[in-house]
Amino acid sequence: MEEIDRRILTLLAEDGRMSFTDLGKATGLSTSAVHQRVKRLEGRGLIKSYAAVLDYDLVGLPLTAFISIRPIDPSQPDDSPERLRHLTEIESCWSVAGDESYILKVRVGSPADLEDLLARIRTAANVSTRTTIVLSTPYEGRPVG
Amino acid sequence: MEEIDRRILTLLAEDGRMSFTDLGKATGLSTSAVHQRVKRLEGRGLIKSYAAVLDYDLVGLPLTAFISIRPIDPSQPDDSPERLRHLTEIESCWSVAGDESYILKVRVGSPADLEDLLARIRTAANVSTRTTIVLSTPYEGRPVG
DNA sequence: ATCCGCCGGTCGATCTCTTCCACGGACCTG
DNA sequence: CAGGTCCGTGGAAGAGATCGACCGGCGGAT
Repeated sequence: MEEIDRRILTLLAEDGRMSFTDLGKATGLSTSAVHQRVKRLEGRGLIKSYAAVLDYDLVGLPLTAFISIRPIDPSQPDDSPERLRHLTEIESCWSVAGDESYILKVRVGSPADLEDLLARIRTAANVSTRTTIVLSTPYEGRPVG
Repeated sequence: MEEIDRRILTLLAEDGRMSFTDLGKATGLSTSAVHQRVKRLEGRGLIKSYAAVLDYDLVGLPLTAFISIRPIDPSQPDDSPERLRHLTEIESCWSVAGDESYILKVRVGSPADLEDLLARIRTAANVSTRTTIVLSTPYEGRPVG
């Protein structure tokens, strides 16, 4: 039961476009049964969405970096995520334990773009930054679960 | 031209299951034209795959962490990514500039699981580790581009 | 200038897949 | 046992994917 749902999640995490027919063959269920299960998983929120996975080198954003930020004035309310949300170069924002308060993951086209982005981050959120450049990506976004 | 391809990529990054019909309406092209373009984008590798986006809290892996690793013996060949590939808790592995050589992003169910995973990472790759716990995720995996 | 070939588009036919509905069995409960 | 719920199956209707035939613009070669 639960076992089948987990298998469906694994299959869809690897191929988000797999048809219900194929999911049925892979799980031993009828197309309709799989359809119901997937809709239920979507409704419960276990499946948040479906996305195409892009090659950012080929798309023209070959430079990835992690930017750790910490507030310059710790007495200010910490709403950095909202202050930074409009910067589309920021792919992800995690609140973390440790010396810094957030880690951002960004994709840009060039070092110059990164320099520009850093300036915008600092002014928008009033933070200091520490940047770690990604040299290569052995693997990324593998399905866990 | 190129403009339309970029728009298609943006749309599919947000909704990887959007139908060719809808993509056509959104771009002003016929279904077939969009179909051809998407197949070409897949063939060229700009679209690497499609994936379901899961809610890892609900899936039973509520604990996310970043683990920075550095080799204990710098004279050894550095094949950490391969040595760690079999650990399915590791979602991503980036080679980075800086004090550490790689950053890993991992998903586990509990602090005990994390402790166990750290031990396996250290022995598998002969590295020392520095772990940063994720407290919350304001946003993640937003489409850039 | 004309012809030719290529690229990228539309249109239409066909086949698959999605989606919905009716139905049936297992199980629990009063 | 009757009634309800949960999950499953099967089938029908419609929507979407896929493929081939055809067309027009554009650049290069004759």
